[in-house]
Amino acid sequence: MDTGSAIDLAVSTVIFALRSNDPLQPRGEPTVWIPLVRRLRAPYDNHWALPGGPLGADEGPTDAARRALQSTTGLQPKYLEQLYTFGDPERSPGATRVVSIVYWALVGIDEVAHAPARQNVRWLPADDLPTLAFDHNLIVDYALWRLRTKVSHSRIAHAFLGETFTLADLREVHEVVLGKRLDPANFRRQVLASGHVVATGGMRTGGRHRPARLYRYDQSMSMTDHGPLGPVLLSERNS
Amino acid sequence: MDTGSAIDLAVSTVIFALRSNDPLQPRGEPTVWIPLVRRLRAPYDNHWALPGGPLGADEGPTDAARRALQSTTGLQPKYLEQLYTFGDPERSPGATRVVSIVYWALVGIDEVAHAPARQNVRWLPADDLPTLAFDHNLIVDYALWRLRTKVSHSRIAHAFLGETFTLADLREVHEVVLGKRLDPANFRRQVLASGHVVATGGMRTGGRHRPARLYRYDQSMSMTDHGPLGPVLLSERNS
DNA sequence: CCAAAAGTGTTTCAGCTACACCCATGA
DNA sequence: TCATGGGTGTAGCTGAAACACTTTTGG
Repeated sequence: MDTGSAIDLAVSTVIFALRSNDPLQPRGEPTVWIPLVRRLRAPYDNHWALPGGPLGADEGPTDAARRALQSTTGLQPKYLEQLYTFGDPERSPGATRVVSIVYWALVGIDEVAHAPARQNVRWLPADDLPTLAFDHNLIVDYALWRLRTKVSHSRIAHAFLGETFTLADLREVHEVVLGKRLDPANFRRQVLASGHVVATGGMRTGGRHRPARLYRYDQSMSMTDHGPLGPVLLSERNS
Repeated sequence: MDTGSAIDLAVSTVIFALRSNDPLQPRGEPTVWIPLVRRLRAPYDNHWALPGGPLGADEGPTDAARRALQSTTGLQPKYLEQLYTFGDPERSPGATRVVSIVYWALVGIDEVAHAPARQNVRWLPADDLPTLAFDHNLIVDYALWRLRTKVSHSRIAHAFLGETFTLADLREVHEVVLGKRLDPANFRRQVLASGHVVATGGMRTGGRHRPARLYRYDQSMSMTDHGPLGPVLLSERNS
């Protein structure tokens, strides 16, 4: 029974990446940034909004989220997970009612630098945004909260990094996301004890100090969370 | 731009309650049960399915979930939270494509007993279900997993109980949900230390043993999780 | 040699587990 | 008085936090 509902169904994605605050100094303290797209029509004409669009007729929501990510950043997500579905009638005032299935994603720091700049897309710091379209400020805040809780008791922080990384890199990701300093010695022990990370044998030299061992993530699981469907969450469930 | 999408949007609810296995012996070991409704049309004619229905044009998803709960059990939920949105194109084979926003809920054990029996509604044990309609077995399994993880590191178990309860009652809920025995002494200390529970001053006598103190939940927060919207999650976030 | 970060060792403390023990009631 | 569960006390283990200390590089 198709009721011919008057409700539009859309998918949006909150995309997180780490970027240095000062573009002239790529080695500076990074913070969390997200890409937004400029709206070109009412309501909220000219406001920034989360990337997304209507759910295609033969497309799953996860595919739609990945498509939104691709079209705004040109990147593949290192991590992708459904966040929440927003459907209150009042959330799109004056317009057709829209129910949004929202995802959140992580992309690697080095890939962002090489991605081509897109028209009407701008990266902004996630914790200091202007007023966005619709309820998107609320959505970003919720996604940020989810990112922080997930980083604190799961092991996804490496999704912000490239293929290999030092433990100092990984610790910096945690520090930036959680907003506090972590003891290098204890952080090292916890990460190594978790077994999620494997030494490559390589070293990173160049600092005026002892070289650091390089690690890579133990890729026994892909980094897309298919929710209750895929095998990924199954391994998440057991952890 | 209303695309006049051909996708139906529905809301379903996984409703959990504790029931004794043996209806003749209400004091027996309870287990987790859920109410299901019998489908009266294809596809999956005559199969059991989660209660729910299409999202009303002027109705928020949470209201729709509460409505599904009301119409099948006649009850108010003690706890209600969005679970996940299922939208893969293949999940309703041969029928109009349906995207389902699924909620999960807890209702009190004593209220269920007094609720009127409804036509085409039956309570079944959650961990031993027959083949349900659509992907509803998967959804129930996911909701069960979420219930267990939430019970282990949040304080919602009391939502299965009535207004007042003994710590043994509360411990039994944990034991049934988690499927393992808990040390009474340690459980008591952890619950009391959490501060979420307050002694009423009353006692429950009648057992052939020392009377037990009665407690009630510290109602500083309502037990509906409005996701990122309401004040509830804010307090949840800080815990 | 010095500064700085990598990496190791060790003490301390909080929280949880296990379990011994006493208390109050019904039969 | 005995069986039963309510309720308290406490020793021991484990893991995290804090921090002293050694190692290895660049300048």
